[in-house]
Amino acid sequence: MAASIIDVAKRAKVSTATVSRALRGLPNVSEVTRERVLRAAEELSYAISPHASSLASGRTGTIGVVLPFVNRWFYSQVLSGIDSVLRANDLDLLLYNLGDARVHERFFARMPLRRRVDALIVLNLPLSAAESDALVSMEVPVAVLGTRVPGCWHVSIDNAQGATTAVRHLINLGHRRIGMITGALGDPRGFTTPIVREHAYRSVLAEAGIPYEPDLEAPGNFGIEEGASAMARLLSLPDPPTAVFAESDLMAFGALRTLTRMGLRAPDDVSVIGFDDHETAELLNLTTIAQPVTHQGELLARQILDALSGASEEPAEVVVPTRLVVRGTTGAARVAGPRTSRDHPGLPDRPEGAGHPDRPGHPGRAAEPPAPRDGTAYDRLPDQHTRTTAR
Amino acid sequence: MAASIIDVAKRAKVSTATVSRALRGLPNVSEVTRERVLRAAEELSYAISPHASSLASGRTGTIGVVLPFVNRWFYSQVLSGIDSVLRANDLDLLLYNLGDARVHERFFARMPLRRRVDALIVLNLPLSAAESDALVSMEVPVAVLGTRVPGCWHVSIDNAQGATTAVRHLINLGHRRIGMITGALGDPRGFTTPIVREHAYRSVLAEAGIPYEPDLEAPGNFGIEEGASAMARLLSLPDPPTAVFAESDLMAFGALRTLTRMGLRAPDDVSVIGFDDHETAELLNLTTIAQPVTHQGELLARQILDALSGASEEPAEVVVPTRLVVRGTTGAARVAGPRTSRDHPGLPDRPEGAGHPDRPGHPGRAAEPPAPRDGTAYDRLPDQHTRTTAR
DNA sequence: TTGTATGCGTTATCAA
DNA sequence: TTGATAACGCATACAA
Repeated sequence: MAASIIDVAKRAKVSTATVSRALRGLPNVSEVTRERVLRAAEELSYAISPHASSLASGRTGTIGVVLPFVNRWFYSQVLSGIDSVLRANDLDLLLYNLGDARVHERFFARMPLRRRVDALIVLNLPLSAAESDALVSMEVPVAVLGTRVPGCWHVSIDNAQGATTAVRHLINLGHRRIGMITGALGDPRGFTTPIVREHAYRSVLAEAGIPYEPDLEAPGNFGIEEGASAMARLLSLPDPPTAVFAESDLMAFGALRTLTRMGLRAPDDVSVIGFDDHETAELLNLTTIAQPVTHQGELLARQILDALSGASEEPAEVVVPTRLVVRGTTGAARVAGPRTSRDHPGLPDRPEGAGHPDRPGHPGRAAEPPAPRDGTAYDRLPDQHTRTTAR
Repeated sequence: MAASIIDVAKRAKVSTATVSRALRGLPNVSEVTRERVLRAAEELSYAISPHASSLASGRTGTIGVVLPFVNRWFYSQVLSGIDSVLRANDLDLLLYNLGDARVHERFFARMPLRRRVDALIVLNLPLSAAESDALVSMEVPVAVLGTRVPGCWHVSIDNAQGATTAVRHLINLGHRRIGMITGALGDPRGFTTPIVREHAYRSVLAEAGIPYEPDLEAPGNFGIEEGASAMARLLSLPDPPTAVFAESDLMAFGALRTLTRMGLRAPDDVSVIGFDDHETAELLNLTTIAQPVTHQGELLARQILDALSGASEEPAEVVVPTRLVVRGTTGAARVAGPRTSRDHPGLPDRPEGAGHPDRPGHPGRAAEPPAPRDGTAYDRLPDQHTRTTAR
């Protein structure tokens, strides 16, 4: 049997209360006593029982992370960011993968994390109103990535800006028939990201005087395979698009695969732009909208730390900027009648004229490979792009 | 304040003991009583306190997963496999990322998972002997991926076979100068995977009468960037290799990037074969040694379930097969004197003549893209490749 | 600065 | 089948 706090107390010839205080580094313990306790604990190789501790104190020292996938690049990256911050603060990470619909359902039916975690981090999960309420009713701080939930802390990118930049980039290259491979639009629950991006897509088209065509939107559900099918669908249209905006790199990868399989090439036949800047996007030379993924995880964890320490009363929300990364899969539209890319010179790729000009593109085949990107680029973006709004 | 078991007992007019039994579905409770208790719990929206429960029962209902990276494809994939079977058995997953050296050290100094988990799953972690001992001394079942640890359950691939197959594939294509981009060889601790693979590499070379050259081995540490540097180093040799075996797809990706940046192409200038069959390997047309990644996670979790249920007394070990997937980055060696690929016709790609012939390769540029692979292929491999050895 | 005593919410043992 | 009650191992208010 493992040694308990009583054994340590006996050996150090003090009370269990003193042992508890000494071991946790509380102030009101004399140095000699603390030393004695520490040594006794060491000699007995005493390990605290987290459960007894939690039961007595009410704190669990663990944070729940709820997400729809562990095995996708985006989520594992965010998870890594969360982990680094939590670990540095001696908090444990309880992982809850709700990918399976039945698991999702059961989770909200039984709330297994209730009383089990000090706080919750929820990643990009489509939640019904009732489900959001259930989370809030756990009475612990909740930080949500992607979706805005009343009463919860919040981190996200500016999806409207990112999507706008992507579509404008294509328009500036002279494209007029622009398809979009969307995420799960059909989901009636509150995962707003795809909706916001799709709305931006339509707005930019309208802004450029391009009529909207429902057929040019193909759902892809964020996966490689689904992206591939979506591209196949777009290419089978009577008048297929000359450029496609996929709202995730994974779907863009699938789209590129379809192109290859059909003997087509990007950007010669179809331009493709993704979203995320996945770790292999550079290898595939994919033009994309980059977002700071790990950083968002860190921010979420920091929000939780703030909430737990009582540093800030009200839940805050942070919006981090995206960035256009021009690589080799987008290029000038081929001749398509009298219009050229010069017809829309007035549209900047970014919504606002920020102080970080987009890097020059490599239309068509880039003569030289793109230079390696500086991983710290985000940090140097002007402040107005990282706005923190207390609510 | 949340309702406790006492509240439920009062409302159902029974003792707390009966509530406990009824809620856990134990047999010795009459149906009417159980109904009454269930309803009372429902009405109070009672949620059990996991900590109190653990404290009283000694079981925690959670499994610790210790790994060196969460954000790499391989580990997130394994994690996904673990999660699926754990979740199906109502076990929680406590994630411990020991990527940082300081975190690793602290972990073994303080053993924070002691008394906190019912079992442990350790993924591909370089462990010193003392560290392995520390894990075993936690007195809970431990399942280890990759490294064999006495007293622990064990899942791995046949690394010797996989590496042998890779190198033979290159030799069969006529290559004689074959480089290897290795993982962390310098690590003095017990992560044997890279060592086994490197040994296989040398053996196959010897077997083919090719002299060993230390310079042809470049360490890459399993990452894209390191793989890129390693390839650069190999190419800067006075007599660079015509083919390279990277022991992870990520390193192979980096190698391909270096080739592209230097204006070279695979397989025209250098053949490249990877290891893992990463999700984007197909997109990059990378020839590789596939291993069933998620499946290994599932196996680890099942071993833990077995151990916990007492189904099998002794720790078992499972070895799962690898599979050569020929794509477009490996091709016939260019003329190199009098030798041709026919000089070594007798070497099968696989060590043993199993019943699953390798698919035909596409030397040089494949005219048509490779057909999609069937994800279930592993299951159809002959049994002798999945051997379970009780120890 | 230290000790005493109580509570935390269950499970499990024993008796009824 | 059910109930009373003693662990489980620690934190903390209060007293000294």
